[in-house]
Amino acid sequence: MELHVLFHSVHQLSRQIMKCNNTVLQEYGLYSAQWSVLYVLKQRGRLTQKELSEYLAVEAPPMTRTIQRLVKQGYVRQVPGQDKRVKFIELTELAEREYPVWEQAVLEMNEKTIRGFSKEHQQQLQKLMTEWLSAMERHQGEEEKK
Amino acid sequence: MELHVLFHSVHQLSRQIMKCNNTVLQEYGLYSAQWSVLYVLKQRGRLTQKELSEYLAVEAPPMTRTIQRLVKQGYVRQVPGQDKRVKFIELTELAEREYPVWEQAVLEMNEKTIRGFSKEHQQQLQKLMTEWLSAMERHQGEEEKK
DNA sequence: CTCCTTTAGTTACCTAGGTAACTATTTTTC
DNA sequence: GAAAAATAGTTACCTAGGTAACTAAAGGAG
Repeated sequence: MELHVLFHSVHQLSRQIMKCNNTVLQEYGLYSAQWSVLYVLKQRGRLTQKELSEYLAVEAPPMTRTIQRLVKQGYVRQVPGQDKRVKFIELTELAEREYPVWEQAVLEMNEKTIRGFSKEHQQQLQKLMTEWLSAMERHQGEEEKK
Repeated sequence: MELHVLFHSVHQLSRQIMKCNNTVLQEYGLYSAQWSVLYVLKQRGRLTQKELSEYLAVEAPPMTRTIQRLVKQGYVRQVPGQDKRVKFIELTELAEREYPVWEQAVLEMNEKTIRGFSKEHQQQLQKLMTEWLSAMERHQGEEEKK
């Protein structure tokens, strides 16, 4: 089993997916990282930046940048919390209004991205990746204990 | 089936793998993109930049940058071809000498990265990803025909 | 032979994500 | 209660990869 090949396939798949997403999102002046934030906020409602970056498994600095750009575009608001360190992030009315259009476009693109790859195989793939990811996490946890 | 989740898993896996690779490579002043070039050159021998970027499925500009850095570090040489547009890339003696050490370190890290994820599942995963990638490629080909 | 098109590589500029070092607020500890 | 440690977020700087626009060399069509 050539691990190089396996790693390369994962990497390439990741880039292809992001590329597809970006081509559809650019029509609306958005990029994939921004979309993922908007998507999470729509599902979960108002979250702190910490919660957002944990949920999306991204470090704090990139999250700060993505949010700042969304603020500049008027799609997101930073609300200071009682604890003056935290900032709650929420969608603006503008974003709520535009969201359905974005979602529609993204869903269509997702359809294209996955076309020719059966539902059954999608599920198998999902299961395998989840398993691998949790194995890695388990591992990192053990490393940190030392 | 939530495609968002599937895409997110691929993306996260890709980042985790690169992170692992970088932590081991940084001891030798290398980064994952550079390593992948060195690896291909070791396997295939002298290649043009075009061939390299096609093989690694990366656009020409990032490849130019990665190679320029490797040249600066003295690990790679650009040899002009008969066709004066092309540049052949080959490992230097220095790189050939260091290669086994790098390889050893990378192999150990790969071991760690995959630990807890069975050989059988690795194969299943590889098969599924290859299938998906080729479905995407098939698609893109059709799009371009239009 | 000349002009047009294609091709290999580079440059400039963009997003995505990472680490290290920092500020400003809690929380903990003594 | 004051000093120390932890936490949320930001800033600066790095790699990885993408597109668009460019240069220079090769090929083709007339």
